[in-house]
Amino acid sequence: MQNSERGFTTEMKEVRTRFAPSPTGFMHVGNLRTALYEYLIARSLNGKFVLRIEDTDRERLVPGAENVIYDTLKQVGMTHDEGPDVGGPYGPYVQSQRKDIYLPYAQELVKNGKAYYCFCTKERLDSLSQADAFGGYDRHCRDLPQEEVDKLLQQGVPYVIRQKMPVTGATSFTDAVYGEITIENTELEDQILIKSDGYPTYNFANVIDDHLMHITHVVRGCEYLTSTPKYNLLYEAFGWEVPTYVHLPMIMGRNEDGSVSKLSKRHGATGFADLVSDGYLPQAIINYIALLGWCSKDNREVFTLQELEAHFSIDGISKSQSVFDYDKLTWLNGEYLRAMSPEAFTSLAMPGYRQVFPQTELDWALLSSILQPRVTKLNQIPDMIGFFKELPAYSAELFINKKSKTNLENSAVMLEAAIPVLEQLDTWTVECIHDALLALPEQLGVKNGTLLWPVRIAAAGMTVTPGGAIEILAILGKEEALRRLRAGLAKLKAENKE
RNA sequence: GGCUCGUUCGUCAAGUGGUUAAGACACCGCCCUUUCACGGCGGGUUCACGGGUUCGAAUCCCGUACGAGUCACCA
Repeated sequence: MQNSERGFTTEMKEVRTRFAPSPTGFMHVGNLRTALYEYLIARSLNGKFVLRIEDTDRERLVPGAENVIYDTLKQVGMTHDEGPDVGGPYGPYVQSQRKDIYLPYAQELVKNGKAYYCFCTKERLDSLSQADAFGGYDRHCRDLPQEEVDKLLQQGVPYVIRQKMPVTGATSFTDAVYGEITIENTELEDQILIKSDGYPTYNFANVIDDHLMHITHVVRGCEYLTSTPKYNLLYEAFGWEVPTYVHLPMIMGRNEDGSVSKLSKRHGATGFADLVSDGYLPQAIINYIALLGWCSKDNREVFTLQELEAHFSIDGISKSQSVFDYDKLTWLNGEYLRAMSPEAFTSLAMPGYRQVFPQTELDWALLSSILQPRVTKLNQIPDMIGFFKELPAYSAELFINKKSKTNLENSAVMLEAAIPVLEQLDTWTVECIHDALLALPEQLGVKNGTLLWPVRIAAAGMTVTPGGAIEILAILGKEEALRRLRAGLAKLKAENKE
């Protein structure tokens, strides 16, 4: 190779990370965060981000599930430099298409005495684990005589290939997040490398592929922390360079009793697609999960993906698990919604609008102007605007409001004053309604709220509404607005008579 | 149970021997105001516990407790 000719190569090796999901058809936010950090490490270090599909578990294959992975990455804007769909120099990028690569490597290990054939039956293994709840494989086949092995192989007895772990000593490695980790070798089981169906196990395929794909930073959840020595022993057995490990703290969910456990369905939406259909924006989701377990040097919290690429660094990753906080995600989502252009907001909100008004045309821009500062999740929209379509049945009690100094009597007076003024309006716009209505309180000697409270109640039938009385009247249109006001007045009169 | 890791406000977190222990979300109060929201201002005995080391410890060491992970022909 050219490299050796240069003698001393001081140039930095290109950073390469990989996202290696299994196509299960579901993108858990924990997985997404792992992908995000892998992506950010690569981008922040001018490296490459590769996508590899790990489908070696043939029993759990979900057809078409790969698309969920592509769609998710696309929606959040994480682009991969290499992968099944875009190709690259180290393909194929789907493990099932690499099936034939692994066995020779395992056989090489067998030849070098680092691995061995194991012919144990499922039944024998099961009886083993029953005998001792926390036992492991008893290394029954580890020292089978060669001729015995050859015989069984020849007979076609099913086998697996297991890694031969050292029985004494300890294995240490340094993790970029957790520091130095040491595990006694006696803790390490002779793990299976090649399954009896000929496919490699996840652990084995991972090491082979990461090496073949020149991955420099192995980023994954910290559930792999204690099995990392097994990986390193494999790298060493092959004489390969061990990558930098970046283990990530777990994302937890809060249980009803206050305890925490690994984030799962019972805590709420945990899939990217679920969050999106709950009304969260992909950018907000990404921004939020970036913050779960990582903190910027300057403590900033709101970041676009591009900004994250510039700010991310491994030493900002935390060691301790964090609880997924839907409240904060919701807040962040609201920030994104508010930061949008009115047009962008309207087009995002339109499905919600159409859910309530499939045919009708409204002043969408005006509707958006009152909704945009208030919506924190897109799926709140239908509920928020339902009253425009149909006036809810409401109690006259709603007209009574201490702060606005309204009661059943003066509310009737206010509506009685407002209705004729509004009837005379030729142009039904926020501005005209505003001017017409706000001339009244002064004439009547009351504060604005005293007039506007009953108007809003009559127009909306609810105490809490997006927007004020004037906007609501404008959106309703003159005819419907006046109909509601008159109905409100009638209600008050009926009430006052009693 | 063995092993590994972790523990700063309810939550996310800054902090690397000397700070009045930041900030954000949530919560509460006030202001703004046409309700709500937005925005502004303010509020809360937060360093798990116990021992050390040190003039001085959230920061270093040891133990305890609690939490999590792991111990598959799953990934």
